[in-house]
Amino acid sequence: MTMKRGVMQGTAFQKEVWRMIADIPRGRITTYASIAAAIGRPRALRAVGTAVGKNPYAPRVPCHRVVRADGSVGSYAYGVKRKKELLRSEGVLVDGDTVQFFNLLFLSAPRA
DNA sequence: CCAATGACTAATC
DNA sequence: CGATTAGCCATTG
Repeated sequence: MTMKRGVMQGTAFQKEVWRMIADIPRGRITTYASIAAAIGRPRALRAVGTAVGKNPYAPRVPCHRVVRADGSVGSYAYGVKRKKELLRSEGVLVDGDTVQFFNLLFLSAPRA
């Protein structure tokens, strides 16, 4: 997790979200709702989405591995096309706008 | 402070 | 399957 001018950017909430994303292994995925639950704010799933969209460290902090709960790819700051390319390059099967969940879903572990 | 705004979700039609 | 709707919440102007 890099910094800018020696200071970690973002609000406390955003940093928590980005920190969770940083732990998603290559080739695996999670959902906005899972992240929300993992940080103890299960109903803030929408706010999580907006926070993910402001991730300033993409793609190093792999926010492209965060997809919708229904399996659709979702959006991406640099274009959905790019998001799919990145996922496929990591071995994630993407059929149209939908990812193949089986054996791929990475559920963020709740923090202590 | 308040209203608007999203990389969302589940339900419903 | 797609479209619509209501609910949700941190952030922004």
